[in-house]
Amino acid sequence: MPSATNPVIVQSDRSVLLEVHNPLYEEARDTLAIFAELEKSPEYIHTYRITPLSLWNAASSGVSVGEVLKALDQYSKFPLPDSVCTEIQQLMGRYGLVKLQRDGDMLLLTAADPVILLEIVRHKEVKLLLASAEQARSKDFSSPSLTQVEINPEARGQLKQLLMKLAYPVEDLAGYSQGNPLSMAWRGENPQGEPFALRSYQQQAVETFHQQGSVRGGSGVLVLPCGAGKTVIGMGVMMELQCETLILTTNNSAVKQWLRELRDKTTLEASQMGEYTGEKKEICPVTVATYQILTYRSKAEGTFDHFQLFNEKNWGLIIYDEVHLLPAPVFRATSELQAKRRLGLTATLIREDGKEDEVFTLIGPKKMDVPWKILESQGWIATAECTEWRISMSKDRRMDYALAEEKGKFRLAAENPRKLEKVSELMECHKEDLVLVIGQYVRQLELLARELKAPLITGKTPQRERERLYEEFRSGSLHCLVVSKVANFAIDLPDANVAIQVSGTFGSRQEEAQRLGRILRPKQGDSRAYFYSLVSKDTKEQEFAMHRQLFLTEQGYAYKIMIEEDLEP
DNA sequence: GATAGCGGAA
DNA sequence: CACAGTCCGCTATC
Repeated sequence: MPSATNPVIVQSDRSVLLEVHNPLYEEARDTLAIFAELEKSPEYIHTYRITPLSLWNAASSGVSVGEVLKALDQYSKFPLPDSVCTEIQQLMGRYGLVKLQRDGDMLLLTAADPVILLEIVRHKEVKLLLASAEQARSKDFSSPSLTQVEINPEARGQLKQLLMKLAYPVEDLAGYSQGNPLSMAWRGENPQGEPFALRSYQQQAVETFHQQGSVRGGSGVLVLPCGAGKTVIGMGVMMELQCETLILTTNNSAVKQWLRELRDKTTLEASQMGEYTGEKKEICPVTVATYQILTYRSKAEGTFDHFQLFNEKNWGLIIYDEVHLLPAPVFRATSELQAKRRLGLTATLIREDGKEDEVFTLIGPKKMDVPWKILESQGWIATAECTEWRISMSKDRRMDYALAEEKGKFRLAAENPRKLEKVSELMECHKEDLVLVIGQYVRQLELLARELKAPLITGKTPQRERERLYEEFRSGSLHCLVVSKVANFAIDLPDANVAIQVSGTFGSRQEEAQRLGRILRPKQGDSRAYFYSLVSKDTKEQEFAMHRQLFLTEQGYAYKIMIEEDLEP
């Protein structure tokens, strides 16, 4: 029931305001995260927005309209605006109004309400996707009782995309091809020879993906924090399906990592697993490839030479690792592969290019979203303390900043030399810890590394050198590493428990989450991690920093804001 | 036959 | 917004 002491205000434009300093804040935040997206998170009032996609995501993971309305009502100060209730009902009600089903070889688009089907089928672009042109011209389309039409099976993905645009998110129940069978099992892991055991949430993820037999389950996206063991979940799904599998990842070290894990944890033999990369072009019952090789175009022809990998074998499952990074050309391939089971894995289903709805459509609906704080409370990831330090700039720099062109301002603020003093200070506080200093501009990092007398790793650092430094860091003989954006990709970067971010990509929530993830693997004893973000006070960088933090704020991480005293007022 | 180094791409 | 990193495939080198 609405009450003045509640923390939430729901406005008629579908924005939702949440009071941070309210005793019910945390409860309300965790509830809102299920069906709304955090837009702004300044000190006192956070702004969420209820969007069609956020509602459909909730609907597809089984949340009902009633539950959403009840939650809003429960935390709201005032009675909900009627218009918002109506809109939520309307929008969520649209999920699954149309379904894709199979009848023998036929792919059918069905709707309980003939009027809806009529509206859809009359659409110019939809007409092109119908099974036959003849059908498209047929008078049946004005029939008041039409509840199904036959669709060209090839167009399954395209149709889903189109229907999403028309705000009819379709529920795809057309099922999947089984793929070639491949038998595999977990390998005995411990000395007692007991089989490898999934953690409870991992087991739950596998089951959720697989839910309700073969029709409803079988494709979708699982969202899990960094360090939650996504490869293990992928393997868990493979165990369920027992079929030939294609795994797509972002880079070569991830390819190696998958193969290593498969070797260690499953009974698959070496000859059954292979990599398809720039180095080797193996095609095996389980093949691990990079996205880049798929998007490679020959210079002369401009053709995608490696797309045929999708058809090389009768894959029963395709795993998209870090699915939020799925490149646009692979979208197209994926839209043609709707008959294959697809598993997307990611820590943040956020793309700064706004194409997350395409991931949602073409890979599958979000099946599960494990909140970071839940894993923290279960001890799978470390407790982190996040601090944003706002650093002033020198008088001269402030002058430069004021005079700089709009696009140069960000860099000027980011490279504020005064950040160095703060980094040194923080290092003093963390003498016993393993510290990563992470930044985006190599010049700035070179300067920092020199002053801190710490080694620097950038993209130019040879692989050998990197491994040597990683090893020293791991053994503890080295306690500070300065790293550039390599930290965003390198999965072999050792764990630390302190990260100091001195600059980052404009407003990337993804990157912020990744960087926090670097320090969340629990250590022995006191499992605390510290994340510091250094930004120049009263600059564009400060605004971007706020945007970067949104995803983690949504996950319940509270940034403590510290403001450095002005040295020259 | 392996591998290091380079340019272009997304 | 642009910077940085990565990958692929090619060529040179032993």
